[in-house]
Amino acid sequence: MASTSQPPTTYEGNEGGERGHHGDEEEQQQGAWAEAAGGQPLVMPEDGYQWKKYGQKFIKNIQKIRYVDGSKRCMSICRPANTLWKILVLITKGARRCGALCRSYFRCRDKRCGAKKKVEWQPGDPNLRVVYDGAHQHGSPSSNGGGQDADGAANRYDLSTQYFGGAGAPTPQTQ
DNA sequence: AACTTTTGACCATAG
DNA sequence: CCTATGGTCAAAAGT
Repeated sequence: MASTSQPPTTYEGNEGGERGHHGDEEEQQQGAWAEAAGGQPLVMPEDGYQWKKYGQKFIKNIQKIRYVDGSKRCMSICRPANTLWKILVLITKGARRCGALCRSYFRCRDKRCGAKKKVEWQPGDPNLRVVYDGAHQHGSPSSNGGGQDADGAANRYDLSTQYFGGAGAPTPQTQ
């Protein structure tokens, strides 16, 4: 496990950038999610550091998808690695929408830095749950006037795009 | 051409 | 022992 003596920090930040500990966790607000999806796309809360996405996973609500030995498996759907599942309702890319819970894995751009970040968001939560693992070793982020980074193309992770896939398909969930 | 991002597949661990 | 989930790496595509 993490050799660092630093426990994982869980932050709940809004797309706006305001960081505050509210304490809401099991709150399912479809209205809020719909708003964020139809109005404001979910974006990664800038922490001032640069992160590189190295993985993504969809969890929960995956029971709707089944696997067929021989079919294509995507990590976005499930993880039938060694297990041969049966795909009855495999929507390839569309399956992504099946996942009610999405988890993205980010790693610090600096290899020297062992800082990792995990972003998890739910369909009923407009805010993202960011879990920080480890700590940075390069001092200050872009907030400093020394090594500021003009990251224009970087940090453009469209969480909403991943969840919706851009297919524009409606959310088949009445819950 | 380079870098970044995205998706797929594999591995490891836990229950 | 088998199954499921979590996590990571690699390759490909896009900009």
